Amino acid sequence: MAYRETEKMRQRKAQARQRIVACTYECVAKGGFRSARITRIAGLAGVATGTIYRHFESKEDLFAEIFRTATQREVDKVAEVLAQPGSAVDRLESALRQFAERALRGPMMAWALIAEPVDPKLEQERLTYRRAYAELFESAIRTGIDEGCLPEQDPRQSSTCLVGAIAESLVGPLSPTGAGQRSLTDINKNALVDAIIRFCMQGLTGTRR
Amino acid sequence: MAYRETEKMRQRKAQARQRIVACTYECVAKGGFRSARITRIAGLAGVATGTIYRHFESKEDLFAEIFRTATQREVDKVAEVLAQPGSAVDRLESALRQFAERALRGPMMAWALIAEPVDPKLEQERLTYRRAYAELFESAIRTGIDEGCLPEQDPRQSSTCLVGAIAESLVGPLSPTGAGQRSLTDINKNALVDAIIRFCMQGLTGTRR
DNA sequence: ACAAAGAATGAACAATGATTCACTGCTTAT
DNA sequence: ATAAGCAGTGAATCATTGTTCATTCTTTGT
Repeated sequence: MAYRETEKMRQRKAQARQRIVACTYECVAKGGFRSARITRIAGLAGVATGTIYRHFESKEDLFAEIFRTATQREVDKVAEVLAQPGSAVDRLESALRQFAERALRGPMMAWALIAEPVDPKLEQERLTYRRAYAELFESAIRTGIDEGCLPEQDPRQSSTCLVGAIAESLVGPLSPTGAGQRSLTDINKNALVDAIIRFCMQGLTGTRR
Repeated sequence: MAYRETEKMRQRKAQARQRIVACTYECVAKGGFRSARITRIAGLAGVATGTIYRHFESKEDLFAEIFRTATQREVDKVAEVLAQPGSAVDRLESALRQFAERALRGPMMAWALIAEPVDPKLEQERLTYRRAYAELFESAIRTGIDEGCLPEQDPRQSSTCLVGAIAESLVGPLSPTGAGQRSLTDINKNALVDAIIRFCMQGLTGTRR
């Protein structure tokens, strides 16, 4: 024998991989998946295009990983808020707010994750993650019903509606603004988030606020 | 002179165009936009691929026309229901029901229009039509507020939530089912539609039902 | 019948990027 | 120092479809 993978090499490879991931993330956060060409990513990461294929089966695979990582981060944030103490209604409201506010804070990435036209395989990931959000909400809704602070309803269905309502409401504001268009002011953002939440909470509680 | 376009020719051309449109529609209704290749469409319509380009600038243009036609049909149906006599609340409920039921009746086309991954230009059309639905709802909501049967709210925002909630709820059920998966029974469809409507109407009215 | 003007044809072409792979050059163990 | 084995390279290749356009076929008016 002559060459065997050593810890040092393993780390160096891991680093390269990490750099590729980070640069892809950066590309996507700046211009969406469309703008993240393999050549561009390779350039940013300081590796050859071929090297990317030593770390990922295909571009789809790389993108899927970025998509999962980025979305999981958001899902976790929502889960975190839902895990706080308090009534289910309050927790749901905070979670929705968290979702919307974070999206508006990183609009291009949020747009890429929520609404950018992507290839079918990524779209599949997107569906998976929309389900993930819905399931978080669903479980909180169940708790709310048990606690008696939410009326009887189909929690699965209600949670899906929440995800849809919030996503749809964000699509417009998140869409990459053409040159010259200015984005929302903080005041408008707050009004938007409040209106979304109002509708969603009414939908859940059947109670005016 | 020797040749001049005559009525007969004009009609023949119009017929060819119509045939192309119809075949594209058929393709999309059967397998989504993805499956509608120019060669396939030309084959079905009994013309050469080049002929399609005598009637349409580009594939995008052809698709855009199909998209608009198909969606406009749905928008009109919703508008029709909203134009019936009755309270705004009742009319909105009927309109939502109409939207969902029609989608479930032609699932593949509905999926193509609502959720299939498409090129950016078509996605643009999609946004336009989502706005069209939202505007119909918006105006009904305004009426409802004036009539006093809906509480004060941001009609624009509420209408967007309606569109999002209903679209999201349909994505799952409409998604092309892999081999072996059976689709919803009529009973399930009804339950689905009822649950969607319940959430939406509560969101609008803030009143339990 | 003939020529002019269009319409139709479909094989060849173009464009876009992802992916490959023969080669170069490090790392490692002896 | 040496050789085996792997990581890195990036120009060339591939693959997929939409689009073009030189050519052929039809229609029309004289």
